[in-house]
Amino acid sequence: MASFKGTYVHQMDAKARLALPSRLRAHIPEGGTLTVSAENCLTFYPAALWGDVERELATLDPLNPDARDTKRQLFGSAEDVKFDKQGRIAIPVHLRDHAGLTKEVVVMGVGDVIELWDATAWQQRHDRIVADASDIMRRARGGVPHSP
Amino acid sequence: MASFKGTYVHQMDAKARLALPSRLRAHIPEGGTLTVSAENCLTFYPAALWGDVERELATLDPLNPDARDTKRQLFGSAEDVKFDKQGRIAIPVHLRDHAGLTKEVVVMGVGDVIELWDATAWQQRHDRIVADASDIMRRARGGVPHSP
DNA sequence: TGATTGGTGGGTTCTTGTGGGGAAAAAAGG
DNA sequence: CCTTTTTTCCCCACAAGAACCCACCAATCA
Repeated sequence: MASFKGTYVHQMDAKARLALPSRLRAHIPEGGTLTVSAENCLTFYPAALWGDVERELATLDPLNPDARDTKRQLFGSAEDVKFDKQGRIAIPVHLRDHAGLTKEVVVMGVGDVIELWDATAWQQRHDRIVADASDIMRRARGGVPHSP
Repeated sequence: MASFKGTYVHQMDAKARLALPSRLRAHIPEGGTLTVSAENCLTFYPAALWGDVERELATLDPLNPDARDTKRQLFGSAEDVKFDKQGRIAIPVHLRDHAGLTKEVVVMGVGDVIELWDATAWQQRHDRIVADASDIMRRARGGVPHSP
């Protein structure tokens, strides 16, 4: 199973279409599912991996109100996306809003998923990551919660 | 097995007709059953799944008053719905009232069911979910009851 | 340098959501 | 039991949006 790597800057056009880099697209000809991330960006799951997410959600207790809200949040903001003949995906409005996408979009391979960032938003986050790199990577292992 | 996802805002017309998004409708050409949810919204079960709900309810203890009320609530307000040739369903009055549907209706795919919300009611709930997202998702796993 | 691939833009067609009018069916009333 | 009223369903029509197709340009590679 090939993993996604690399950072690309692509233009989202007036019709909210975005071309994924062919390097990344090569692994996922059938498309996948796009949804919101915990940060202000979007996460693209290849079809196979989204199936895992669904199976996970299916184990939640339907009688638990919090479980229902969780499913609403995750399913409600997800959308299946396919590629057009030019290898582009159409980004739904509510997802565009969540990530604040305007024109310049950073497309990033992050292991088993692909993330979409607004270019300037990513720039700011990237600066922070670089500044605190050693701290961040140390905490990444421990799972220690941190304040934003 | 394809699951329902995505959030759509549709208009219910003066005849109480509501068009389901074609993306969702595609999976359920035969229609299904509409009934009240625990929250102030409506839940649409595809025909195949409603059978499971019935079997599930049948297993409830007839000596438990809460179980009896649950069956009254779900069976009593359930209605079979079919699509007209434009892909719309007619929403019965008592269901409309329960969810407070007026004109703007949020149609949401939530895994194996579809939920219908009044637009403003959903807006409020969504804000709450987003604000408490991490708490909600933690409790969703644990099954810990919570106070509204 | 010629050819091919990959990203971007624009035009055109088709689908889909929405509203309204009219026929058929069902319900209500005498 | 027949008539009247209401409801339900079907059809048509329009407009906004999505998907499709074609064309250009820039970069890469043989």
